[in-house]
Amino acid sequence: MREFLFITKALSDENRVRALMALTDGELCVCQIIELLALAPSTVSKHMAILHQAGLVQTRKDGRWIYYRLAEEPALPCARTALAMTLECLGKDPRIREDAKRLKGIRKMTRRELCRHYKTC
Amino acid sequence: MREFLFITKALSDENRVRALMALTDGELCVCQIIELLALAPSTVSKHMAILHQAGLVQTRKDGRWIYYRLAEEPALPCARTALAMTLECLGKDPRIREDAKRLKGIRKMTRRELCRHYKTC
DNA sequence: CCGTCACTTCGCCATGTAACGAATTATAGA
DNA sequence: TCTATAATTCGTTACATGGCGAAGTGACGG
Repeated sequence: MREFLFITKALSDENRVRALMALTDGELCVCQIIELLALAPSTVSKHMAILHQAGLVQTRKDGRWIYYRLAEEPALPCARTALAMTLECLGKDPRIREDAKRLKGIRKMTRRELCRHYKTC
Repeated sequence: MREFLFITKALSDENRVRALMALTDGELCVCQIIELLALAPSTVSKHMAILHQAGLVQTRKDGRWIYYRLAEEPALPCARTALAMTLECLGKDPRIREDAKRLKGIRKMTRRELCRHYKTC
């Protein structure tokens, strides 16, 4: 029950769902997600921590950068089902499609460009 | 997205999830759910309205009594998936099992006994 | 080392939500 | 018609959550 509620709570915020869906095309570093969602770094960090706690995403550290990706072989069987449901329900969502489009541009930006960008805006 | 968030928000509260799972063995009237959850009628009513708005449950009116049941052939395709996920994740949950046990007794009580009971407690 | 930088944690504020009791609605029965 | 009752709606209160900026952490580059 506890794990189930972690997952449903994690999925009950639009920005977290957008961040999660953004990972379907591959891992992203925090600064890319910040750029996508246009939120403060601290806010995005908190959202990602909640997704991580729910077992929906995993992290990889590369120097100063932290990359998030969808949890493959999730620890909780429930997390796998929840991910599948989210994909199924939101694959065609206009907002998610728009994010996917913008992400193509964001992925082309260098990490340095990104981080400089969100600090000046 | 809107519909997806209605569903995940509806499933992100323990009492709502318990109420939903209680319906897997068949419809229940509000007073039976009140007895199960041991919450005020107004609170339970609100919870059931949220589940209804999410498309997870349907209602049937019989005189003064209103019965809730799981949504069969849910309007939203997403609701079907969410119900399946909930069933799968929580079928063996101790709390849900305990509720199912108590429900057997509650189903045997007459509606009059129930309503008298929750008003005096 | 020392500064810079990517990210997280902390502290705060505004808003949202779950809980209750009281008032309201609608139906059955006297 | 009038009362009792099953459920909902309304109003209020306490707590949870999302947002931000400031401070802290850890890693690279001078």
